[in-house]
Amino acid sequence: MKRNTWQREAVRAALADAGGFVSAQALHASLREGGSTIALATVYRTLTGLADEGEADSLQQEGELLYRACTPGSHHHHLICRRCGTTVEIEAQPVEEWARRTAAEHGFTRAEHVVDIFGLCARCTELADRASRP
Amino acid sequence: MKRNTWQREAVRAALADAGGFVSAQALHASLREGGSTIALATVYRTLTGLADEGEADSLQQEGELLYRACTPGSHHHHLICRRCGTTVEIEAQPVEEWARRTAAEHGFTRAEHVVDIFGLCARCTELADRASRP
DNA sequence: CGGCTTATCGAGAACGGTTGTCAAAACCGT
DNA sequence: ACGGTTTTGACAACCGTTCTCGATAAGCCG
Repeated sequence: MKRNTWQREAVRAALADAGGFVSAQALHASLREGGSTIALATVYRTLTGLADEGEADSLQQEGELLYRACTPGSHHHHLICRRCGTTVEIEAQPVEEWARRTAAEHGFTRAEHVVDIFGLCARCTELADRASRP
Repeated sequence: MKRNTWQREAVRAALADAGGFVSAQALHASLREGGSTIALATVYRTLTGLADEGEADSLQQEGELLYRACTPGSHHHHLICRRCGTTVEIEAQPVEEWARRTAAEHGFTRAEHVVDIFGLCARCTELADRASRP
C-alpha cells in the first residue's frame, strides 16, 4: 500500500514552488535550506514516484534529470529558459498530428515523441544583451 | 591545429557502420572486437568532437549519450526504433516554423528545439506482435 | 488507544557513464 | 628528419543516481 509521509508532501510543495524545471539535487538543497532534514535519496525516490504517477514531468539536460510539477493527465510540451529554468507549458496539436502521421508513414508503431524548445526568456534575453553590449 | 589520426578515422567508420544511435561504450566495444587498441577515453573525445563539428548527432536516453553519423550541415530530426536503434532522418518544416513562432510568441529568443520520435520500426513491431500472440 | 505489519526513511556505500590528468607517442609544417 | 604542439592511453577522479540495510513510523485492526 502507498503511504503519505511529510517528506512526500514537502517534495511536492517544493516542486510546485520552484515553478520551472529543477534537479533533484537543487530541490534537496532548497528543502535543507528551509530547515528540512529530508535525505537526498528520499528526494530522488519521491521525484521518480511523482513522475511515474504523472504528477511531474521530467527531462534530461546535460546529463542530469530535471523535474517539474505539471497538470496531471494532460499531454503537453515545454518552452524552457536555458538560463533561469522558467517553463511555459504549450499545447501543439499540429505537432501531435505531424508526429503520428510521420511515424505511421515509416511503419513505426507505439510512437511517442519528445518535443521541447529551449531558449532565453524575455527577461534573460534583456539581461544577456545588456551584459554583452554595455 | 586539428590533426588526422587513425583513431579518428576508426571512430568515424565505426559510427557510419552502426547505422543507428549507439553509445560511446558500445562503439568502443565493437572497435575492440574488430582488433583495434583504441582507448575508451579517445572514443569519448572523438565523438564529442564529431558532434561539435556537426558530423554526428547526439541524444540522451536513459542517462547515456547516444551518437549517430549524420549528413553534416543539415538540420533534421529522428525517428528512432526503441528496440533495435534503427534511425530514419526526417525533415519537418512545419515543425520548424511552429517552433520558431511559438518561441517568439512567448518572448523567447535564441530558441533551439528537440524533436524526436521513438517507436517500434515495422520489423520490431512484427516481432513483438508475434511474441505476444503466438 | 496500543500493537503489529510493512512501506518508507536516512546514511552511506556502490555504481555507471563521463571527464580530467599527465607522461608518452604521433602528427605535420618546415 | 626535426621540433613544437596536438592527441593518445591508462587510470584516477567526478558526479548524478541507485542500492543496501537497519531504523522509523504510517495505517490497519482489535
